[in-house]
Amino acid sequence: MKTTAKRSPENTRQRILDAAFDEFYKNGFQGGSLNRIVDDAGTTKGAVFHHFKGKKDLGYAVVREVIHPRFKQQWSDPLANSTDPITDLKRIFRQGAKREIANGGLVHGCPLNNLAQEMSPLDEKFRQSLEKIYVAWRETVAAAFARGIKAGKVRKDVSPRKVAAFIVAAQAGMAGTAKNAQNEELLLQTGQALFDYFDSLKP
Amino acid sequence: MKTTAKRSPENTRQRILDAAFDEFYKNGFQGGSLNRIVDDAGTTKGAVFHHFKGKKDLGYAVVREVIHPRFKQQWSDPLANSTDPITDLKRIFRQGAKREIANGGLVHGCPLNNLAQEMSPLDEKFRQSLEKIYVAWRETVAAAFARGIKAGKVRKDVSPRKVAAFIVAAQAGMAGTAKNAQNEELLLQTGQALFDYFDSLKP
DNA sequence: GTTGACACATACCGACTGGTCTGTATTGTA
DNA sequence: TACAATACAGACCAGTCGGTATGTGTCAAC
Repeated sequence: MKTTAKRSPENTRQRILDAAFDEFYKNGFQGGSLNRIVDDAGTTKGAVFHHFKGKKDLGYAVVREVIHPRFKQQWSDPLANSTDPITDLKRIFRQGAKREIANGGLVHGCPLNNLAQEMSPLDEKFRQSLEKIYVAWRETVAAAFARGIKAGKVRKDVSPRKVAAFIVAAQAGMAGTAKNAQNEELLLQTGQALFDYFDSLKP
Repeated sequence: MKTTAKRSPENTRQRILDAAFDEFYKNGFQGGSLNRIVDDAGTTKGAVFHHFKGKKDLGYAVVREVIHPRFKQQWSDPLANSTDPITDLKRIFRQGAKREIANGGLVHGCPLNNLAQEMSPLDEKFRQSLEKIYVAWRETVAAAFARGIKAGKVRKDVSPRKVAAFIVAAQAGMAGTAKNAQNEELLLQTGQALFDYFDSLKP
């Protein structure tokens, strides 16, 4: 407290970012409180406004520096070089569902989807930041399907872009409805239906 | 103002309800302001707190008395007696998409989904109120598929409940991603993929 | 040792929040 | 006509909000 605690701006900034992510994740951006973020990060308003221009700027940073990397790592990267998207997507979804259930994901839903639903109509920069992630995701899935077609693992008449857009939408919706139902079983049900859909894309 | 303006509690209550729906729809529940609701409804705090116990109570009433009936009318009722869910769902979705695009639906998304994403983790009564609507929707779709199977319009090996859960989730997700992309085209793309999925359920 | 840029900490601000309180006009009832 | 219940209106409240202004300790360069 008194002990100078060693200056380390990068560290401080990261702690603020992490606390902000958590706060926004649980309470939404509008409902999220800077005071609580400050407390959780163990710092003060001064530090926050030193590192960020304001609440919105902090929000953008959370999207860019916390949500996007996490998302990329968990959903995009595992599909990056896939030539059999149906098999790989199933695996990724199973892992994702397990992870969501294990952590509080079933309660609080998908951080990306939450923020998008709340903020995209209210703030254009928010919308654009979040849309970047969606676009990247769709492109990853579409590219994997394109390779899958070439590799003979996917029917030739499927449109990678359409299918990718649909899968991304479906997954967002599945996380959302499962969260509202607070029902693990529902997530599994929709998951099975999604897998049936995947199978219908096989040659 | 001075002119007595004729007391009519039902009318006042309804005006508050409508204004509240609009405010919550556009700004979320947490971001929604009672003062703005009061202004828009052309009434005062006194009236609001006379008819409702507080902000939350007003929120529940909006779900029960505004969102639920609207939803039922637009999405459930048209499917109530269907024996050919694939054909009818396509029609309903086309209409819904057209309506969404025509009004600001593409900008603000689905009122049900919005509130659910924001409030279900924060308030159990909210969650339950909203879940009722989802359950009703899923049951309507499932029942239609069950009839469709009997009528020979749907493959016999499809599980009505799973498919219904998936369709509901997919639609919520589609509205959400389209809203974030602010892209009518994307809604059509996912729509086509959804229709392809529907077709895969035909006998 | 001095200086100046950085990295905070703290006190504080006006705006706005949901909610309460009191007063008053209107209404149904007897 | 009397009276209570209802239906508001409007001032007001404590608390919280995001944001600012100012002060202070740290640290590297000179």
